[in-house]
Amino acid sequence: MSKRPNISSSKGTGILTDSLLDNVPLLNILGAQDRQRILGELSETRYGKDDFIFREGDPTEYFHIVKEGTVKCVKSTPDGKECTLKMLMPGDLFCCDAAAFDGGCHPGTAQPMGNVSILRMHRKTYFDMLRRSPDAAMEVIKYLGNRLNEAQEKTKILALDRADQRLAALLADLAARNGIKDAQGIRLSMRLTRQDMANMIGATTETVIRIMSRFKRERLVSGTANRLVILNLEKLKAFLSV
Amino acid sequence: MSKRPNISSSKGTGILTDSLLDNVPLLNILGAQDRQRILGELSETRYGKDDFIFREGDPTEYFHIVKEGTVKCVKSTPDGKECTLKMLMPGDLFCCDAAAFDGGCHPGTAQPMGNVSILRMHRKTYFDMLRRSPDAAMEVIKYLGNRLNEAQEKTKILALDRADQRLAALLADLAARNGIKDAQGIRLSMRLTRQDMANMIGATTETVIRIMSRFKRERLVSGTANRLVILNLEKLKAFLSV
DNA sequence: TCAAAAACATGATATTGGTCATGTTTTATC
DNA sequence: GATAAAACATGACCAATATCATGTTTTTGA
Repeated sequence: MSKRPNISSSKGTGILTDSLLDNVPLLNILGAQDRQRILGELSETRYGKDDFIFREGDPTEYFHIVKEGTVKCVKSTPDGKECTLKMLMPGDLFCCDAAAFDGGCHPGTAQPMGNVSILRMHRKTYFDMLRRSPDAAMEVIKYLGNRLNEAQEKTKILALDRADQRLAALLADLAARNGIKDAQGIRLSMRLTRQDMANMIGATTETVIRIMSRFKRERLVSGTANRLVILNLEKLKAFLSV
Repeated sequence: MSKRPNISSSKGTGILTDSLLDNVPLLNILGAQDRQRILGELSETRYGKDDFIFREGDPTEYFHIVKEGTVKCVKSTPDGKECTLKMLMPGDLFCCDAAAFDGGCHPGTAQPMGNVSILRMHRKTYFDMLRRSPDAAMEVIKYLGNRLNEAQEKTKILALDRADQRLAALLADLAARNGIKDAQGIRLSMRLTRQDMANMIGATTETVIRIMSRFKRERLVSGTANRLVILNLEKLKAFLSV
């Protein structure tokens, strides 16, 4: 079940200076010298679809940044039910949180949704950086605050909305974050099965399939996993509770 | 509907040095001088049950600390449905988050659950403090990380568990955080109606009443809002999914 | 202490969404 | 391009929970 990752660490090489890192505010905010030093402390690892970056219960030793690809954060129950908490995109930070402080354990699993490239830094280095640079600390506070707000909005939707509303909210959110406008509508840039969506909205795969079939009949969406298109974002948003 | 608060600001008086502030890590971590200066910048306000500390959509100007009492963070829909995201207890921080950064708006409402006393500091002062003191910044990062983990655990429960499991999880959590051991069991220290519980677990009041009736029959809990006692925490925990 | 309001309780019924079963279509892989 | 696996689809049925209605008990406040 758990394949080992394709490790291709590039610590100390020139690879990390490439343009993919230009959209990481946490790194950009550092002075030139600090930035260079920190880049030297980051190591890069590539993972594939069936790897785990870490699993629920593993010790938290590193702070991570998504460089390329999409990573999902999931929690699961002993009987195999799964819930996807968040999809992390390039530039997203993870494990900046408290679990990393007291040598605790990961509260969830981080799993690639395809080929990804992850940068990581030892917690000690990370905490050093935060202590040295008030700008970096403020950036992390800002990032965590946004994550908390997102999580609370999700809580509200789970607590108060019906499955079709939750799905509409998910699709609208993905369209805004990861949508690429094309001739027919807004195409989602990542592969996303009905199962994936079900895990994100707290419903079963069958329920999502039924709702998607309805949305398709109503010309709100089209396509399946590899090519999902939002045809009518406005009408989709009319489902939302607020 | 919205009464004005009972303002009794005590900025600059000796009141803020009282022992209630000894359990606020963010303040304790500061050096003696800084601490004194920051205490001078905090103002205290008292609110009653029907006041609002702030409401969804209000501009975020202040950072807050709960000094006394319990505050609930809620979000609501236009049609009057409500969901309680978090109960804040003495020592808890709020609005340390990103909304406060760019002069944005509060994503939810903060409402006292009885008489409370709240300290607040202007965002400018708060950000100054964080920039000056790496320890304070680390404390806030730690706090936000914990809040994020809590929120994600709540998401998982909402997404995967039945109403009786969600209620059991809530009661177990409250027993651990706010329980006072007494002869019969663990008494919860705050008033908590079936309605309050319903808003916390994403269910209706009737559903919570029915489940509580069942839990009562099974001798897991006893009492109502003003005196809620957990009689058998172990058996209650046996309901949880993990 | 008395009245009004809030909280608690329970039944009947409707709705939503889960479960299980079965079949088709699409995608991935050799 | 054949074949296996994954994803998508749909129906029948059932369980969980919402909704609505009505009544009792407890709490609050004048």
